[in-house]
Amino acid sequence: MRYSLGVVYRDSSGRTLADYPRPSVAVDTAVLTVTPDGVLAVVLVRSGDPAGWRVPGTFLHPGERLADAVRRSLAQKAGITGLEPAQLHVFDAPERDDRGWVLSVAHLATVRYEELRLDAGIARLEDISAVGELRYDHSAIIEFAVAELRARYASAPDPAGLLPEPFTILELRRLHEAVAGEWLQRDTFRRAMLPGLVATGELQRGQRGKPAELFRRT
Amino acid sequence: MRYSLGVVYRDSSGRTLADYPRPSVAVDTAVLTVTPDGVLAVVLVRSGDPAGWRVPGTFLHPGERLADAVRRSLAQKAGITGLEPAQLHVFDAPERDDRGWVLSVAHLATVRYEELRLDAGIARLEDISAVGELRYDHSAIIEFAVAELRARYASAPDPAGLLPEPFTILELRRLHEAVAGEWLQRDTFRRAMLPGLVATGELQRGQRGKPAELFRRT
DNA sequence: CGTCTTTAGATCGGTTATGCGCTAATCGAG
DNA sequence: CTCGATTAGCGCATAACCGATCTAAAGACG
Repeated sequence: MRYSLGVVYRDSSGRTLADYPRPSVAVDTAVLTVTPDGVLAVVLVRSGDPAGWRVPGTFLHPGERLADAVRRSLAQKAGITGLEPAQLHVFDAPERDDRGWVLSVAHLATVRYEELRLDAGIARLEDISAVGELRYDHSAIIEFAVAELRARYASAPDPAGLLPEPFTILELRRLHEAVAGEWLQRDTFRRAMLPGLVATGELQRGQRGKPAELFRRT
Repeated sequence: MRYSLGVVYRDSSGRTLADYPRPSVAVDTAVLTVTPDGVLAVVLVRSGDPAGWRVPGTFLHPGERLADAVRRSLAQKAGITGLEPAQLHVFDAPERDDRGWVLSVAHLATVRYEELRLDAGIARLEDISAVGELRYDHSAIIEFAVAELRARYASAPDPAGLLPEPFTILELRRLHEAVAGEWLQRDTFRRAMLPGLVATGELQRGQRGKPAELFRRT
């Protein structure tokens, strides 16, 4: 940190930045995953002060990057590490948080279901289509996150890496259907995804029907 | 404003929000327009302290919405009103601003060339492809803004309303070419835009060639 | 006043994309 | 072991799309 190393910055009124009121800045993250039964779900944590559920979040610490604040909050509250959160939107309504003037930078993070380590007492997984109204703007955050994830999954095979490699095109399609929340045409999907896949040459055995080829993402 | 009306919020350490350091929050806006000669251009204003050029911005005032801060800064520095700014990204590198810990929320705003009232001494219009390196993250802000505007113009006719209605499809295509920065196929463009247009039944006269029908956006 | 140039808008033929169906390949049950 | 169920992957017919061409309608010019 090298704030005010030499001259302190003063504006046209001769005041420094510290003379102006500043908002608290929080990060709130919709952590999305797809469950083994093919449901797009979001991580909710128990909200302290007014009892209820919310998406995990924290206040930004001095000198901290937003993405690092997201990682810190998720490591603490949901035992998740190694994420690459993406910014979605800044919620800025002055009255949105009754604790004071708080801006919230909404984020999206994705995690494999198998890597989730949720403490059942303080966190749970909720089906995206069953989330009720949450406090603050947390319902809106989830909507932003789902829209962003769906946009990413529309044209590329599993961009978030939710599926362990190698996988069959059927497994990939089941995942994309869970994300999209709707049935996807078999051939159209195959043709759209093939350019982004590399065949391993291996076949999946032990399933019913003709063995499917195994692929990796390019 | 109703901060700390009754009970002051305290966290698990018994501290209030005010006990934690908070960042300054700024808004910076890439104001884009298309000049009469068909060039996509951005508004730059003179930077005070370290002399140079930057995109207009300001610090967020207490209780103010981000969009209102954008409007305030643009009304002051470029005489522009009636905008609907869109959030792009939060720039959060702790060292990005040597005046202190400053987060910047980048915005995009669009304005008709005829409505611009730039004070030549402090503001100028710069061709998007001729913008050099700017201080802070302002080059990145412009890149975000151009990408966002191009995405919006890819599928809908003049979503930002840069063209006065009614207009011909040729005028619309010239505008879209300026935004996209590349030549657009005549028939493909016409077919892509027609669903978003309504014919007025009027024809444009006084030009060479077969008179073109005049359209409005739906 | 007639011809040339310019531009709009419709039409047409070829290409690409889409969805259905067929066949191959495997598992499981009788 | 055989037959039926299931699933992968390819082929084919159709539909949608795209770009070039053609015609119409106006101004420019001699």
